[in-house]
Amino acid sequence: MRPESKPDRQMSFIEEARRAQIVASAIEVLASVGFAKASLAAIAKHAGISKGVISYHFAGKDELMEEIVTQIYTKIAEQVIARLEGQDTAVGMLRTYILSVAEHMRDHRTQLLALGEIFHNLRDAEGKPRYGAHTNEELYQGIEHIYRFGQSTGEFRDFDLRVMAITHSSAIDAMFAYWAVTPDHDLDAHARGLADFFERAAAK
Amino acid sequence: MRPESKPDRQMSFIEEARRAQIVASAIEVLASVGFAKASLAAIAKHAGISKGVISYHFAGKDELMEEIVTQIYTKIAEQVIARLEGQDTAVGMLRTYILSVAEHMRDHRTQLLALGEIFHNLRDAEGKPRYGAHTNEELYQGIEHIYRFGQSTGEFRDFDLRVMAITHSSAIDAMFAYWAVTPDHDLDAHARGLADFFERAAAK
Amino acid sequence: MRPESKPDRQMSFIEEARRAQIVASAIEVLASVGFAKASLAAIAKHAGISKGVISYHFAGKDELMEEIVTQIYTKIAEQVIARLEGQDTAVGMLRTYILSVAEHMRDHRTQLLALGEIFHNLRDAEGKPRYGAHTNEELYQGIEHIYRFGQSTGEFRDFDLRVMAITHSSAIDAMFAYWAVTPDHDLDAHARGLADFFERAAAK
Amino acid sequence: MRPESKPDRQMSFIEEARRAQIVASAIEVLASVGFAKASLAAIAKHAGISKGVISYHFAGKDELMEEIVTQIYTKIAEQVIARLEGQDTAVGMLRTYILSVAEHMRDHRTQLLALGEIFHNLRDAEGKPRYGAHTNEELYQGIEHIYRFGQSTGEFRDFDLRVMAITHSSAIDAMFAYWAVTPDHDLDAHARGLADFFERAAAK
DNA sequence: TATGAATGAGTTTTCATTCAT
DNA sequence: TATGAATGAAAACTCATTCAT
Repeated sequence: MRPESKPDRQMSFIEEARRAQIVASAIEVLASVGFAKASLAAIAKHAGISKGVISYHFAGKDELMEEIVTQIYTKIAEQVIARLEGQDTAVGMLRTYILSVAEHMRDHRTQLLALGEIFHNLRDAEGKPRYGAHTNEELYQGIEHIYRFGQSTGEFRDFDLRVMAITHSSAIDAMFAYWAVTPDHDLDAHARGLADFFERAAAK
Repeated sequence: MRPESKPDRQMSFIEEARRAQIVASAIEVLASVGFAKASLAAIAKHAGISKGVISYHFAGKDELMEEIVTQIYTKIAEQVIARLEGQDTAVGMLRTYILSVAEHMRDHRTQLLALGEIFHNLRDAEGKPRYGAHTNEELYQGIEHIYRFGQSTGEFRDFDLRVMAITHSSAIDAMFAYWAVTPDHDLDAHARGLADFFERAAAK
Repeated sequence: MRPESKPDRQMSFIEEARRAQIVASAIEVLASVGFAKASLAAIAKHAGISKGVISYHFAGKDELMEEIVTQIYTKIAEQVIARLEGQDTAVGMLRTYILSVAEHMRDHRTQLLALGEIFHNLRDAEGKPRYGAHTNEELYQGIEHIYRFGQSTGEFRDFDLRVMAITHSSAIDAMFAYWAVTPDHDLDAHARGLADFFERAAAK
Repeated sequence: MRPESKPDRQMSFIEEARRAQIVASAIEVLASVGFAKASLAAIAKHAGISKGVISYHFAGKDELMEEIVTQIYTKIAEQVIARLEGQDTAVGMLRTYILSVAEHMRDHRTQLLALGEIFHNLRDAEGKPRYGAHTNEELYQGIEHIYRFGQSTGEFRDFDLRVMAITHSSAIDAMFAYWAVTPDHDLDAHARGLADFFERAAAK
């Protein structure tokens, strides 16, 4: 899930701290004003540093954005994978996956908002989306793994794994997006509702 | 779902034609180079007209974008509503909704790509997303209407209608997004898979 | 001698006038502060226009610079070629060439200073010089033509034409460069001295 | 020809070594990417040191550039002067001068490329060229010395010494510039050709 | 001495918008 | 109505230089 990062040259403590500070500032700016207005100037101002510092620590805006994605993504994956340990049924994995992602969302709203901004907006040099269905392969395969396991144990019926993975993934994203603009929305209830949907839809 | 349009002052035939020409050009540019590179200059060049014309016929870039959304959205709604006529079971409506949207996608790929670009990128003056969960109310209510009907007839079990509507809507969007970057993907099979999914998820 | 120019799309009178104004301003700025400080901002300010105007009329700084080269070069070539008409001996051509270039220098000091700046400084995207020995081929061949004619008529002895062309060309450039920083220098006498030099160097 | 250097305060061995290392790195960078891209960062990276070191050892980029010029120029002069010893005719001196410079060029291509970059690009604070005809006085006088000697011995006819010196100097520079971009060019033949030109042009 | 970090001015370029014709 | 021209703000990025450690 590591979308290409810096060649792991050794970084000093200060360097790491600055990069972390810049990443944190960028996340906050992205979440509050959106990608298009998250200029390096805005990020620097929010962090209380000069524009040049960002250029000094990151090769360019793209590297900064990709670093943010990597960091946020890694954290989600870590949490979900940790929760998944100990589950031995496909249904259990399925519910745990959804509930633990929702839990993570509740605690990292700003990060996920920023992640969404980057996912929807970052483009490569030719104007093609940097992220999107084509970079979700690893994610889809992870989800498919759970459903395939369920099919192999007989818990689940036969269905197209990719369709299920896409639906699963998008349902979670939509849950977050809705909650993000409707803070009163009951995120946990939503997650339980989703878990029911997928459990029933997959069941024999 | 009419996201605010021009005050309905009478428009001349020429005016309408020009606006339609500009909208068509904008859709093609958005679909091919993405929102960020879809400058008025690019749209004008693609249409073979001067930049000034766009400013003359639209209050600004935002109005143009909103006009595009209105037009595309209206067409989808018309087609889906037409197909829905004659269905008298919730399951029938559900399946028809999904299959007819997929059919529309197959025939209007460019328009939907453009729609997605605008949805993900357009911001208001303060930087808040112009579209998103908060502008989908009408859409959600339409979907909820079907599921509520199913619950009232006893076809469907009891579940949270809003959660279902959000999931239903996102599943369709994700189907399109995946197909858009994976043209070999079997859109109709995907749609049938989704129909099965929601039928089972909602069933008693 | 036309080092690549705009595709000859039709230009309006105003467009031509603006481009000419910008070119003239750029020449003056180049001549007075040198290439490195001849920023678009400086050129615009000198012309009393906004920076954007330059971007509007030229694809980029490089196109502006190449347009300048083209214009200046074309004028010199026209004058020299006109003077060369009517000469029927190699010695006559040789002397006329040198004297008419010197005459042009006297009347177009600023332009030639600007030309020198661009020749010495303009680089392509990879950092290689845009002009230099490798783009002088046409110039060298023109000069060689005269000397070859002299060898064929028996006016001149046998020598390497390319070496002569390089020397001839550089001697003229150096005459200008010296005069440019030493305005009291007698340009015409220098030109006559050069003419004597090459006549004797080539003579049997 | 010593274009102003550091006040001759005593330098430690280490200091000298560092300066030499920096100068060597700068020459290579200048020759390979050109003046405009020869940033202190690039020079430091090429040398494997930090940017700060350069600032520490040189008052600024300009002093570094001038130091490079001094070093390269000094070496050429030493070689030419050494070769000139033992020549007792003006013609001999003339030919030796040209041939020994060409010989030096063959062995020090990188240095001379760097020298050319600096000559053409370095500017003082007001934007005026740091080098050029106005700083060549010492060079011109050295060359004039030879030709004046030839005139006094009767080997050479009467001509303007300055014109001859300028031409002589530029012919050598042009020989190098041509060879630099046309490595197959026969440098020695070119030098002999030049020597013939100057011998004949100066002869009675 | 040497370093990495930071600065801020300066670069080119893009763009939505305005306006006179 | 339509156009080409002009604007000026904002963008990302580069760079020589300074400075605390």
